[in-house]
Amino acid sequence: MALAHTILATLGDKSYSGYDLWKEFSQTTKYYWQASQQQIYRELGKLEKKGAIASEIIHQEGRPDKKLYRITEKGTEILKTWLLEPAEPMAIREELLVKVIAAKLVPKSVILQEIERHRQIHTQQLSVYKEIEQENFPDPTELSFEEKCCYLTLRCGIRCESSWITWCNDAIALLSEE
Amino acid sequence: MALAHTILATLGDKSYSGYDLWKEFSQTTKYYWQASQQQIYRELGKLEKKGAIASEIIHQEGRPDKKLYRITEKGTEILKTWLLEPAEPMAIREELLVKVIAAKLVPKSVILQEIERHRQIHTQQLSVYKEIEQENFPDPTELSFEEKCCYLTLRCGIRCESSWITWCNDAIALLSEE
DNA sequence: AGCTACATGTAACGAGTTACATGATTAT
DNA sequence: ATAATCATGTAACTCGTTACATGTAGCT
Repeated sequence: MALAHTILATLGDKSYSGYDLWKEFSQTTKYYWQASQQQIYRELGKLEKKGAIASEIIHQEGRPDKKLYRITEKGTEILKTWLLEPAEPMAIREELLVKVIAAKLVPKSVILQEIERHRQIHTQQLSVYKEIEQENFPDPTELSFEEKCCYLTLRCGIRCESSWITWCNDAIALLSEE
Repeated sequence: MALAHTILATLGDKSYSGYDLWKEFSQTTKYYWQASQQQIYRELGKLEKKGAIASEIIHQEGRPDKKLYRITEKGTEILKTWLLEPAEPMAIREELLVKVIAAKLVPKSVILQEIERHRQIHTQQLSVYKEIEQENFPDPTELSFEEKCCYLTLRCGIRCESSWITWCNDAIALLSEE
């Protein structure tokens, strides 16, 4: 149910169209909650139906009309109630590890190259995050409470990528032996 | 599609009933691929229908009959083909971070307590993993290729939990300031 | 008498993915 | 010309969760 809550949290700051939300999710929100354009549109429909958000059609010149969504009081209440409930750590489902478990069926080089590919992907992502960190959060102690919260989600992304890079390095070293 | 492949990989070593597979998933496989009993039974049905696995009914005394599944040649081919395809890193969807983003709506103590709860959960899980590591993998360099692969999934679990604990500590420190 | 383990499923629903569908404007 | 961006959706399908359904054996 957390996609609905992620959208409500995002709409707490300002109004978004479905398209704007999707861009926001593609850039920033994906560090902690990935969603496709189709999922976002569907969820917006459901949220509007139950009165958690309201929309207004904005006519634009030279561009298609857009539906601007804002959170309602009811939506804010739904979000607050959810915040008070405990959340469990999310389920882990990592394809690369399934491949590692089945690795003996293919030549060793296949799995080593796949791990190397992942190492590169995570290294690339880490450098993107570190750039964002330097640009937007040069001094974490100077941040407001809200900014600190935002910074923490980025820090989680950084930790996660760093952890993967270390694992890939260890894995390549261990499997390359002998 | 990776649940099917995880089941095929597990059946590569020996035969399992649906119930046995579920126990295996609950104990070991959950480090890298979480699945419920219902999902496993459904997937077994699908895999048998397409000929990737075959079953045999075992009559037992004093216990219900069970269906023992084994992987077929076709199933092994499906698994090999999948191993040769590249896999992308999995999507991140972490409720705790959504709560952090929306934290300003509730008293600060709510989010601090929630992070503390997660810190405890991850600390507990880490100690379970470390015990398994000491018991089953005291000397990683002495392991066979297959055992190394198995060990690497455990290492990933250990890294992941450690990384979360560090993040929780940092988050509590940063949000407690002032 | 009640709980846990063994053993297999069906049904309904919610969430995530992929493909299809439309159409204008702006940049190369 | 054609690709990218803006903008919103429907439809079909697969995957994940929750509830329901049934029944035996062994332990406390």
